[in-house]
Amino acid sequence: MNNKKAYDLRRSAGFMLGTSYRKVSALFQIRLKPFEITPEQWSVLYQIHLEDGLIQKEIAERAGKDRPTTTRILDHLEQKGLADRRTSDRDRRSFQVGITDKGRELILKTLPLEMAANEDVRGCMSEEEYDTLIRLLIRIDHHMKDILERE
Amino acid sequence: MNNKKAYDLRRSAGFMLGTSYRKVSALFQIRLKPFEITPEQWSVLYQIHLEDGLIQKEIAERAGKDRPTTTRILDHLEQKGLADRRTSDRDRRSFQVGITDKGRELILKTLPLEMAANEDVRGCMSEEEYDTLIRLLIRIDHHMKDILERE
DNA sequence: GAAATATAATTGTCTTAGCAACTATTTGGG
DNA sequence: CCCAAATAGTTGCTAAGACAATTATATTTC
Repeated sequence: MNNKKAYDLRRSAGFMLGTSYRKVSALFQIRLKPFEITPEQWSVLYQIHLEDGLIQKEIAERAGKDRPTTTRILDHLEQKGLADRRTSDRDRRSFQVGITDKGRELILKTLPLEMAANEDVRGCMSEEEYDTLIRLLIRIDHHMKDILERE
Repeated sequence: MNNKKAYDLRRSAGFMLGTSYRKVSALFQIRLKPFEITPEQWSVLYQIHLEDGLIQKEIAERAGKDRPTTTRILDHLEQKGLADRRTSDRDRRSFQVGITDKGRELILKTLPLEMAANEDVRGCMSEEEYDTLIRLLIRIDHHMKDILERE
C-alpha cells in the first residue's frame, strides 16, 4: 500500500524550468547545427553584437553566465573568428570584446532561427500567456539574483 | 549612430528559461551542499523514491534527461550508496532501479530544501501567477517534446 | 606613497548535457 | 525458426556550468 504524500516534481518551478529549458535549447541547437555554433555561444555573440566594446564581466552579466564560462565561450568565438578581444587602455585587467564581420554575418543569418524557436514556444499559448511567462521569468531572474547575493 | 532594431534576448523564452533556471538551481545547490548531492542527482533520486523498480529509460523520461546522462547520474547515486540497480528477469537488457535506506533518509531530510527553494521562487509572485507559470512550463515541455520528435 | 583590499580574467576539477557509436538483448516479419 | 530491426544501456567526445584558486592590475586606506 502506497500512502506516501506524492509531492510531484512537476509542481516544482526549479525542476520544470530545467526540463523545459533543455528542450527549447535542444530545438535551437538542432537548427543552429549548419552554422556550427551552440545556443550558448550564440547568446554571448548576440550580446557582443548588441553592444561593441563590452568587457567580459558585463557580457557575463548580460548573458546570465559566470565569468569562467564566459571566458571559455569567448575563447571558442575567437577561435572561430566571430569575436575579438582587445586590451583596454582604461583598465589593463580587462578586455574589450568586439564582433567581427563574420560574426555579424552569422548573427544576421541566425537571428531568424532564434526567433522561430521562440515562435514555436509561443505556439502552445496565447500572446497574453507568453507575455506573462516572460514577465514572470524576468522577475524570477531578478529575485533569485537578490537571494543568491544574500545567501 | 545606432539604428539597429534592438531585439532584446530578455523577450526570448529560451534565453530567459536558461538564465532563470541556472539561478534557481544554483540556490538549491548551495543548500544541498551539506548533503553532498547535486540538484540533478537529487531529482533523479526523487523519481526513484516515488516509484521503486523503474527502469532507466523511465527514470530518464520522468526526470527530463537523456539516457547517457541518466546512466552517469545513477552511477554517482550508486557509488554513494543511495540507489541500486538490479537486473530484470523480464528483460535482460534493462535494470530495475531502487532506492536504499540511506537514499530514502536523504530524501526525507532534503525534500524540505527543495520545497523551500520553490517557496523562494514563489516569493516574487502571487499564488495565481505561480500556478500559471507551472501550467505554462508543463505545456512548453509537452509541446517541445512533440516538436523535437518531428524535427 | 606603500600596504592591504578589491576586481577582471584565467585555469583546473568535477558534474551535467547532447550526440554518435557500440553492445547486448528482444521483437517481428518472412 | 531465423534474420532484420528495434530497444536498453553504456562509452567517448565536446561544451557548458559551478566552484575554488591563481595572476595581474586597480583602488582604498593609513
